Amino acid sequence: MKALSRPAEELAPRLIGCRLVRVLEDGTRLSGRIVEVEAYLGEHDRACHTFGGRRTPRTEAMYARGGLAYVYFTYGMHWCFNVVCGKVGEGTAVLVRAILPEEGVERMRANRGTVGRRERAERLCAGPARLCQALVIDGGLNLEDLVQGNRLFLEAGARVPEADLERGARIGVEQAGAWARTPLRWWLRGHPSVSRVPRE
DNA sequence: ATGACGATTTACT
DNA sequence: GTAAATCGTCATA
Repeated sequence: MKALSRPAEELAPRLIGCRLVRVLEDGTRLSGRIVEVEAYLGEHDRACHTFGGRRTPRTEAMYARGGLAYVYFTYGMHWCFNVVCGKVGEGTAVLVRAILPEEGVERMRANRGTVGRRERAERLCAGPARLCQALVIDGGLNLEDLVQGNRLFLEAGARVPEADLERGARIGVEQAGAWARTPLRWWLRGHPSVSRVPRE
């Protein structure tokens, strides 16, 4: 996996189809195919954590070099995982919103606390916080090197034809005015692991 | 020190 | 469809 330093708008659609791999302390391998992402463009993007050049302990990771992880905590209970991209200091990243689980499905169910409920595999990682819960991604993986690292990394996947992608507004950024409507979300058309599908 | 607010999820009416 | 959960982060003072 190289070329993670490209602009977020370019990287985001290319990440779809890539495999995200998490290796736990005990060696267990959890993985899945990325099916949904969102691009956050930096200081001019009102919906972005680095809007206005905001530099705080939390956002510092977004200014790092492409290919590192930006993991942040929100709503008092959820973690979200991003791939930092662009040039150093740009403050851009791609939020990974959903993956199709491949390896370690039972362990993911356990992590999600849905063993008894038998939550269907396709929905275990259908959402940015679900994905982090299932893969045990938390602040300890902030700034992890997604290319050289061995706890959390990306693997190239089969090319996904542009025609198989859909594009639309990002989720949960209603307060961002025009930026809320800018189509910076990409997902695999009709895929069962996508977090939400827009109404007709 | 304080208060408002989340790049969400879940349960419930 | 609506509401609650839950607390770190950040702006303000």
